[in-house]
Formats: sequence, structure tokens, C-alpha cells
Amino acid sequence: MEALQLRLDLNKNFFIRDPQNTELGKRIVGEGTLLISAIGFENFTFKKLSIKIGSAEASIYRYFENKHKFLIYLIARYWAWMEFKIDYNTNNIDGAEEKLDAALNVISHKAEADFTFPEIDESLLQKIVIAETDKIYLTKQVDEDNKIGLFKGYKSLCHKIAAMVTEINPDYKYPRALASTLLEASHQQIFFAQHLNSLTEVNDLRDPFGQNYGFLKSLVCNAINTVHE
Amino acid sequence: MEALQLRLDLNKNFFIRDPQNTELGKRIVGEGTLLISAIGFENFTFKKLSIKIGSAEASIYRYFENKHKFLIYLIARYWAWMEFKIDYNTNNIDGAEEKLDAALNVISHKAEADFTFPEIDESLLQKIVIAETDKIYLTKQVDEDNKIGLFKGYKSLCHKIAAMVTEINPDYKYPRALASTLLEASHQQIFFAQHLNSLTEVNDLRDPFGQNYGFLKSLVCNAINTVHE
DNA sequence: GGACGTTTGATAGTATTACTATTATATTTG
DNA sequence: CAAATATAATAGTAATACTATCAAACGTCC
Repeated sequence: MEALQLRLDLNKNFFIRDPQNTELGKRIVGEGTLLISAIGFENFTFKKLSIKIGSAEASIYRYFENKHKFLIYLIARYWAWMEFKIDYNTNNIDGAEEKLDAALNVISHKAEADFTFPEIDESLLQKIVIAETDKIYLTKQVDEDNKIGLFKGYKSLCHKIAAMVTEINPDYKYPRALASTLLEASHQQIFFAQHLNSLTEVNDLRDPFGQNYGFLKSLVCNAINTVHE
Repeated sequence: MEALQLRLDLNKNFFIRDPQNTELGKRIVGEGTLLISAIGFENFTFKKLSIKIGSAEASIYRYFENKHKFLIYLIARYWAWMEFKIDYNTNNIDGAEEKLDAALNVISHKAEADFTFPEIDESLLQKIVIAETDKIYLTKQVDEDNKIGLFKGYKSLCHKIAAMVTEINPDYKYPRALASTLLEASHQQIFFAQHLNSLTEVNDLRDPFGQNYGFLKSLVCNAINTVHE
């Protein structure tokens, strides 16, 4: 996948002005990703970011309504990227089992910066997702944010995986619950490995992403009763 | 389980002064639970709580260092309560499968206030857990908080469930990862049912807790009843 | 080259939050 | 009753999450 760029046409509700259209916008997104991954979302402020990029706080507010929407925006790009990679990697695959396996590989693997988004370091984006994704919906405004379509990308990805599950076993009763559990576990287990390691066998020092894949793979395969490997 | 009270001896690191020892302390905890479950943790402040209980903001600060530790404290009580209920319900059970099933029932069921903690409405505590648990560790201070033992209760519960899994199938490779995934899914699926319902088959209008149990049960049973590498 | 609209930078200001400090008044205990 | 302790009341601070204003810079259309 080289020099392949993805232009995301996100819903207007994510931002005030589309940051992909201007230099300043791209710097906000690129440096914002760096800053959040470095200091964490709670400590991140538009003021700090404006200093980092040598601009003004008010300028950032002309792109994003607030820092919560900014986080939702970044994470939406991550999940869109995941879905794009799954499509790309399953394009020429016929078997449903192999497709699901490819999808599992994509969501559980370490993300390497591949310039799909030229202004963003995708590996930092994954760091943000591991530590912060759940914060985008664990708020009092979930329902509002959901209504205006801010979680569409995540749902779409979840439905895609659920559809693969159903294709393999049409009788399985909980394809979406399984898919959302897999997606959540894919970052949770990595976080646990890094910070609360007694909650998982996934070990941060020994190929955590590979083990994560192993765990998720076994969960899915057994859940839907297919023969494994 | 009537009139059975549980006195929790929590690590001193949770608080400055043990709220279980004084009237004011109990009101802080009881009304704090109510307030957080009503307005959400982000909108919750010690100032608002002090007004609600007719006390002073500074008085609350004499019990809890900050609102983050307060949340950790409340949720620690919830998981301690869960573990207590599991012990209570598995006390006279011999079979490992039945024990695990009892544990699954406890963690996936709707919590009813049972006065185990006289000052807290446990059903509100569960509401808080569903919406806020992940916030207690998704912070930059996880490692510090972990070091001083603030997540011991959650780990202990996770290990208890993992031990049951291992008892049933000593060859299963990921007992802890499975247990933490189950614990996380137990509140996540309820949250999805309530706010992002396309992410799960669990339906908030049709016995969500029962369906949640069904999903988790099928996950576990399939995961551990199949031996494989 | 001048007029026009848009984007940005610089500065200022506000309400709220997350605390800390101080002192006076209750309340408990010895 | 005296001494110790807990609480209430008040004030204050630094940081945050914004909003508002205005002037400078820039592109572009004639």
C-alpha cells in the first residue's frame, strides 16, 4: 500500500471548517495527534496546541467546536482507516473465514504509519485510540453525538465484522455484540498489557499485538463454532 | 441476603479520612452516588455535592483528595460488592461450571439495592459503573494509581473468574484476558444497548441484562469448552 | 493596482472548575 | 470543664474552556 492517499469525506458535524482543506487545518490535526498521544487527552488543551503550532487558540476554535469533537474527529479517522484497510485486504478473498481472519489481523495488529493520511502519524493515532476511544462515547452527550452521525464509522466497521460472522454461521445469535466486544477488546487488552498486566496474559514485552490477535482469534472461532487452524 | 452489612476495609490510599466512620462521610458517599448517577461524572463537582448535602466544599476535600479518587473509591466498592456476592453465591457449589455460571449471573444481572452498603443505593452504583468505570484507569496516572493498590479489587475479581475458567479447562490459554473481557463487556453491552444499540443485539427494551447474560455465557462456554492451540 | 472577501494572529475577557488557606464555631472526649 | 477535633463559612488562586473584537495578511477578480 504505497503512496495511496485516502480522502475522508466526513459529515460536517465533526468540524466547523474541514481541516483537510487548509495548511493550518492539517497542522492542527497532525500536531494535535502528536500532542494528545504525548500528554493524554485530559491534559490536552487548544491553548497548548496553538502554542505548539505557533498559532492562536481562537484559530483552532474556527476549525473545531471543542476538544471533545476534535477527539471524536481523530478517532473517526482511525476507524475509517481500519475499515479501508479491511476492504483493501479482503478485496480478493473469497472465503468468509479468511475474510474474517484478515479483518482480525487488521484490528489487532500494531498500526504502522503508512501515509494514508499524509498529515497524521497513524501509529500515534493508534496510541490515542488505545488510551482514549472509550471517552468519545462515555459522556452525557452520547445520544446527541450519535444522532448527528459522529459514530457512524465505528458502527459501520462493527457491522462489517458482524456480517462476516453471520456469513460463516448464520445461526450465531450475537454477531454485533461479538463484533463490538472484539473491537473493544482489541484496544483494551493492549492497554491492560501496558498498565494493568495482571488482567491479561497479553504481555507488553512479548509481541503484545500478536498475542492479542491470538486471543481474539480463539474467542471468535470458538464463539461461532468453526474449526480453528 | 437480608440485613447483611459489609464493612469494607479499603486501603488508606483511597481517601484522606474513611467516610464509613462518620455521618458526614456517609452522606458524601450516599449523595455523591446519587449525584454522579444523575448528572454524570464530568458534570459532577464537589461544590455541587456540598450544596446538595448542605455542607462545605472544603469539608468534602477532607475526605477525598479529588473527584477522581472519589470515583475510584465508589467503583472499588461496587467491585468488592460483586466479589462478595460471587463468594456468597458459590459458597455451597461444588462444580466449577456451576460456580462460573453463578459468577456470570452476578456480574451480568441488574443490581438491586440490598443494603449491603446501608448508605449507598447499589442500583445507582451500577449505573455509575456502566457509564464511568473505564474512566478510572484511562488516565495518565494509571500507573501511579495502580501502584498504590487502587485497582486491587477489580484485579481480584478478574483473577477469581479466571481461576474458575482454569478449573474447568486447565489448557485454556487466556483465562485472565477472557475474564477481563467478560467484566468489561458486562457493562459495555448494557451501555451500547442504551445508547448505541446497533452495536449489539442486546436490546434495552427486552430484558437487556438477561440477554447480556446469554451473550456472555455463550462466549465463555464456547471459549473454554474447545481445546485447541 | 485597487477593492473585496476571507483567513489568521493578537489580545482581552468571562464563567467555571479544582483546588488551598484561614478562621470561627460546634461537637466529642478525657 | 478543658482540650482536641470536626465542620461551616468565606475568600482566594491558577487553570480551563471558551467568546469577542479588531487589525493585518492574503488571494483574486476586474
